[in-house]
Amino acid sequence: MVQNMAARRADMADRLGRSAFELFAREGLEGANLDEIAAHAGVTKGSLYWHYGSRQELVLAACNHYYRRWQRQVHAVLAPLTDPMARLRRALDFSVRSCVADPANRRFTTGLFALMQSDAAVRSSWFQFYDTVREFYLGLVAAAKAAGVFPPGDARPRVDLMLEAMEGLKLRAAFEPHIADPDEQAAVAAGLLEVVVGRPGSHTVQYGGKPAASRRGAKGGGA
Amino acid sequence: MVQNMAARRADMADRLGRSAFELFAREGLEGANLDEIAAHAGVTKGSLYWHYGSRQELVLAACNHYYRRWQRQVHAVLAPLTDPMARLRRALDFSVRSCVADPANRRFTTGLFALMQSDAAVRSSWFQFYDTVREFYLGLVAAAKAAGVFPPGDARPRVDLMLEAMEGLKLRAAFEPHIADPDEQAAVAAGLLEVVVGRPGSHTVQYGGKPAASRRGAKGGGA
DNA sequence: TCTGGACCATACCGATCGGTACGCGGGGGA
DNA sequence: TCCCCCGCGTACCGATCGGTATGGTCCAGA
Repeated sequence: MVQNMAARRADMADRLGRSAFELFAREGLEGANLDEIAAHAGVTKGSLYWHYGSRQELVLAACNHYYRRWQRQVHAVLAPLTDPMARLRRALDFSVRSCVADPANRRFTTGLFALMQSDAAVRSSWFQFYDTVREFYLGLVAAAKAAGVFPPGDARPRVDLMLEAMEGLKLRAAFEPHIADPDEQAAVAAGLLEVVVGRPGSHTVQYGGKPAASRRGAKGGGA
Repeated sequence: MVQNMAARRADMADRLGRSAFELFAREGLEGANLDEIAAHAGVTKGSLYWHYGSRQELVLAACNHYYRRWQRQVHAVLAPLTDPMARLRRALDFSVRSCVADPANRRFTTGLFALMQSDAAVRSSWFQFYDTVREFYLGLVAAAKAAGVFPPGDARPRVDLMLEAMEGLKLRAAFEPHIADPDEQAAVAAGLLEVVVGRPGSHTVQYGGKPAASRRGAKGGGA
């Protein structure tokens, strides 16, 4: 019974964190207030301030919810795949789609980046998440390398560059919505793959029979 | 005298726009209020609402100030250079430095990106600026191409990718400040240059003291 | 000199919102 | 059965801030 109480307590705290994330993602970090967050979780502000001491704590809880959701989603997306290069492609496709075709994701993360500039707690929270994402992609690249793909040089700056481009892509998707078109998404994902593992043909690659329907490969400039 | 009045009017409007940009860059778009913006310009809110009809108009004025300032700065930085490749390198260095070593720049732009998600006027304003920046870099790449550098494929997606990485770099600099170190800045700029014009040695290049083995010879750019 | 309007200061309003004080019900332990 | 405290609701406070109403001042033109 005592663990039942503890479970109910943790459950409500989690519900409040999820509610905060959903409303922050829908109305922005500055747009959603604590009353509607509590109402969206089925309680009132009294309960909210019982579980969280301040608004900032709730923001960090929403961040943790976002991080865990990302890990669950990317794990679910990669679960049925075993080929390292296919897993890398799929991960990039998923990330690109999340960035360009999910306005809620954009609203939440852009609000976080704005808050991050003057909030050290949010900064370090996001930094830990970014580090896990980077290590995740480094693992994918290492697996691809072990499977016969040989990207030149060190993988870490390439993954960093790819992740920077991914975040910049998320920003650009806000004012150039045409990059959410499926073919544009594929082209962008191909470009990011190229950033990570190098240009196809410039070194030994083995990945899939898919001829990469990217217009980037048109190469009509010289010939 | 009538143009004197008009000049004074435009001058005060510009002072207010500049004051808004400075305080938005110092305290964030949500952190600065209209009273201190007016006080920083030497007037009060009554004058502010005479020149601008709402807070959003003032934000757009601050944006225009930011855009013009960027163009002035980049023009001043590139003015003494004539070699196309050196101009491209210098532009990238300047942009990277602005992104990673200028917290005020980061605060302003991140606030803009957050606001952009729910403000169409800010979106289109930034889109126009982004387009001018893209065309500017496309011009630099075209000049380099005419001078003997042959990046593979179309330059436009490469410039887009570079600008996306630049914005992502700005975000990352907030929570990984070590990339503001001079050597890291140089490495990042080199990576962005590689994104735009390709890897040195993988095609014909002529820039600064790095004599690449030209395999395909001088194949005149557009001719 | 008179007048009107541009320009700006002052004072104020009202809505919003984070945070707090306090009361209450209900479940678990003695 | 009694009591205690956890979890939560209700009501409220106070500060902030965008926006407005109003009046004053100075200059240009008639």
